[in-house]
Amino acid sequence: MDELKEQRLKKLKELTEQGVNPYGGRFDRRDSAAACREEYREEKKVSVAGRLTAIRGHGKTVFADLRDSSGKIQLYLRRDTLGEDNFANLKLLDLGDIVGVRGSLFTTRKGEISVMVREIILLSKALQPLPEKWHGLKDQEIRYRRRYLDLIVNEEVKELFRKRSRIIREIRLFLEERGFLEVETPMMQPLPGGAAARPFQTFYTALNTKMYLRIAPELYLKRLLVGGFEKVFELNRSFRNEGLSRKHNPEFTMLEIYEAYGDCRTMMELVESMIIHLAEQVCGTLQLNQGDTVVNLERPWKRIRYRDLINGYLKTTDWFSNSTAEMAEVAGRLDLEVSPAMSAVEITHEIYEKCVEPGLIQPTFVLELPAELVPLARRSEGDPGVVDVFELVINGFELAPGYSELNDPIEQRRRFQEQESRPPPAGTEERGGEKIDEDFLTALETGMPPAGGTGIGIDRLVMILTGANSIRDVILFPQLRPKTDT
RNA sequence: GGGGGCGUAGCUCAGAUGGUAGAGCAACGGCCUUUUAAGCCGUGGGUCGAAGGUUCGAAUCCUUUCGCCCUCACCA
Repeated sequence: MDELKEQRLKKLKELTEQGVNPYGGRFDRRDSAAACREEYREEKKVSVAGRLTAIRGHGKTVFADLRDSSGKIQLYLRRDTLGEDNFANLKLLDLGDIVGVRGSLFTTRKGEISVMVREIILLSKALQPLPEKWHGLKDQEIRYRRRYLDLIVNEEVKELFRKRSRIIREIRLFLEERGFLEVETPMMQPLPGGAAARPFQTFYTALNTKMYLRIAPELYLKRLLVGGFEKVFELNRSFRNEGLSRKHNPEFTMLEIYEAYGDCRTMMELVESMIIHLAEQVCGTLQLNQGDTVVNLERPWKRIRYRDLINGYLKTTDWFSNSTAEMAEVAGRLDLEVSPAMSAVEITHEIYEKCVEPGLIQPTFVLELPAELVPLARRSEGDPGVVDVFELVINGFELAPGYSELNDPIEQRRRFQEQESRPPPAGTEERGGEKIDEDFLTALETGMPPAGGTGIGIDRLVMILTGANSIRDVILFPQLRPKTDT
């Protein structure tokens, strides 16, 4: 049935009978594959370890490729240097086995730096075959479900995740250099807040209470502003119990930053310089390819009011003086689904999200959103109908909202109540995100300094910086439907 | 949840109008002492995602179902 595995098990048995442990322990490797090539010296003694990814037999000689995390090095194994028995045992090795070798470097006739192997030690016998060496692994499902195979075979995937790691490291460096403190706040919360999304629920037996996985860390970070930490950030997972898509994974990495005494503009400046810094450090360019378009991160990024975007798109100057019925009619003509229950703000936002936002390819800060949409932000001085916020849009999707944070506890309570009284959208009976967090309000009553805050979807940021077109390509183990059978 | 596409050997893929499943790589046996997608000779390998139906006959047509991809909805 499973013929390939049977054959490998047979080899494993044979090795065991010869006294070879097919799952060896420590192997002191002094050299990486890359080091063998970069620090090449004829006859240099090396010891390297890694996975066999190609074996080319030539009678009394064998060439093999050994791959470690630094790259690939060719092995050259000869019967006259290994001895007859050891050489014969090479037949018991398979593609995918992990071995350690000792030998010395030389260059072949074709100019390939190789290890003349004197000793080869099996460190781990692979019982599963590797995907095809030339075409690699393309099957999306296997690539996501068995990411290790994807990583073994597709070098560019490995490189992308290295890049992700560097991006996250650079974010920490960037913020720490500017005096921000990294903190960790609860992922399990009695009340999920800071956003409007359906939460995941769990139960904490010891306290006999329902808990939620956080949908955002916001309300806890603000408590820290109250506590006197003036510049904080948290870079970690949040969870939302919503649908999967190219842009959504139920657990995703979010960076939230708060700066006391700042506002939405200080945050805009911070976000702009940080993303540019990341692109320079990690991509080495500000021109980022996204499929067939190019995102140009060069300053200055566009800043435009929500109102002006809408008016501009609809080629009018006074969209907001329309009645709700008139708005609904225009939206209908744009092929948008509008229900009679929708308010003017909701209809307008529908137009924004479906028609305007997707067209914002170059970095754009959208300013002054309607207050109803953002319950945790401060109202604008001149216009109480809008809040002092930005929404950074790149490549047609929202990357980072930022606010001048609301620090008025009385106003905050009113906004929470307003939000609570709105009927939840159909099919979302269990939300929990709309219960009022009294403990948070008490914190605000204690006095929170004015502050600027922002949240950046790190997965989406990585998508832009790597040109990936699905969030699944930037998450090592993206959520898929669990599979019970194989 | 709606719409569309896909699912054939371990991997990458062929399989017009229905006629009883193929290639390359991988595997196995043999030859080969500087190859590198090594080469040459030979061999094995399939519940054609699953179940049901139409038919003399189904990978192919129909229905149901599972999974993945795209898209819409939900997701401030």
